Amino acid sequence: MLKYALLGFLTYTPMTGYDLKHQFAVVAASFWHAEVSQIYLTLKKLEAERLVTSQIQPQDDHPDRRLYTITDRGRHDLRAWLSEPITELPPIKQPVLLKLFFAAPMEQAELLAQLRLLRNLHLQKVSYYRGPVLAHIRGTAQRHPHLAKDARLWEATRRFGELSHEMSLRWLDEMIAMVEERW
Amino acid sequence: MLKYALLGFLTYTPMTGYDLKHQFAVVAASFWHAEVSQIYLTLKKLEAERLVTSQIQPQDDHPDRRLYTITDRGRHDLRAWLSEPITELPPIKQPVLLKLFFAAPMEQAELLAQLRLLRNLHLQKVSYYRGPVLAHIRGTAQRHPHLAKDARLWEATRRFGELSHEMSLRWLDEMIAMVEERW
DNA sequence: CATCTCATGTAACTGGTTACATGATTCG
DNA sequence: CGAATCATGTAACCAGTTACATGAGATG
Repeated sequence: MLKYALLGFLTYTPMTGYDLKHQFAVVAASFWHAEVSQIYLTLKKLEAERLVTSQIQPQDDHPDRRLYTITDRGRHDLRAWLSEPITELPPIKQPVLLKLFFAAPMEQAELLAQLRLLRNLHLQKVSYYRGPVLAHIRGTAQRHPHLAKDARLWEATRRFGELSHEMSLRWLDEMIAMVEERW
Repeated sequence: MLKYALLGFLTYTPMTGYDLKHQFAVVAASFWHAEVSQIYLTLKKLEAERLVTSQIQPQDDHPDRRLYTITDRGRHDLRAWLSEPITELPPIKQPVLLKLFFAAPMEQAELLAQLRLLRNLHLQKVSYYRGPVLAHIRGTAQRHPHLAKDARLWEATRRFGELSHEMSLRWLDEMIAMVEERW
């Protein structure tokens, strides 16, 4: 799947692996995550599949950059993937829920401390999505008016992040209340 | 992590790999997923680590069963893991959002069809959590009163499933409205 | 008669993580 | 002067998936 994330970003403009890393850190964190090593490896595979091409750009004061450009085949591949509808939801893997499910042997105070810590993490995320992420999307949209449609889609993914952390917050409030009241 | 899910279930009662598979299909689907092959492989590793032991039970009319029992070391290991607080949220990987983020080249009708299909999937999940899952938890709790505390925790994970699919539903409604109105 | 359930497992592969390596430049 | 940034990569490892194999008994 990382494959399509990389192809997707390369439709905007040619980029290096390093640039793509930043895309993941800044814009894509709300829906995907990738380690740098994996990005470089996958770019190599994409080039072998002829979905991207690359040229080395020598630089004087910095290491050389390898700039990747999406090919027509790459665009076609991405487009085909977009057309495939998702017919079943991916299986859930939630470490938090796994822990909570088997938390019976824990002490009340210990569990409450963990739930409150978690609550804090989600709270931070909510303000992150409402603050810097929103600002970044609006800023980019204003600077590049031709990306107006894209910007609405970015906003859609941002909104998901906001809503989902809000939901976790509500859920944790319920859980904390439950554990406080009866354990 | 599958490790701890297996250890967790084995604290209730000794089970076979096959039994554990059912636990995942019925109870654990709201927070974890595992293929059978992976369950057998992991059980073997757990035995090598002495966190579980196994005995073969010969059966006349069915294949022999290998019954796994958690050891004290296993309980201890699980307990230690429960005590480790989660200090950062796991990175998100949402194929749906990945697609949506790059959906600009899609046609309105195509995208709307996919969003509506998705909406339906979430709707089904919501009624699944409100119906059979809830019934199963209440049933088990009534039949085994000593698991009352556990049952409250199971209900907590069920509630998360319900809330998170409801959230997705709300989000999709917003998205569908947005795409219908302006594309 | 076909399919499902019971029951356990191996082999090949894929996707991703962690750790490591290099080395100049810029910033506080 | 240390840390961060720029920039790319390899090697070892780990978790998990897919496909395959076996074979009897029960169910429709």
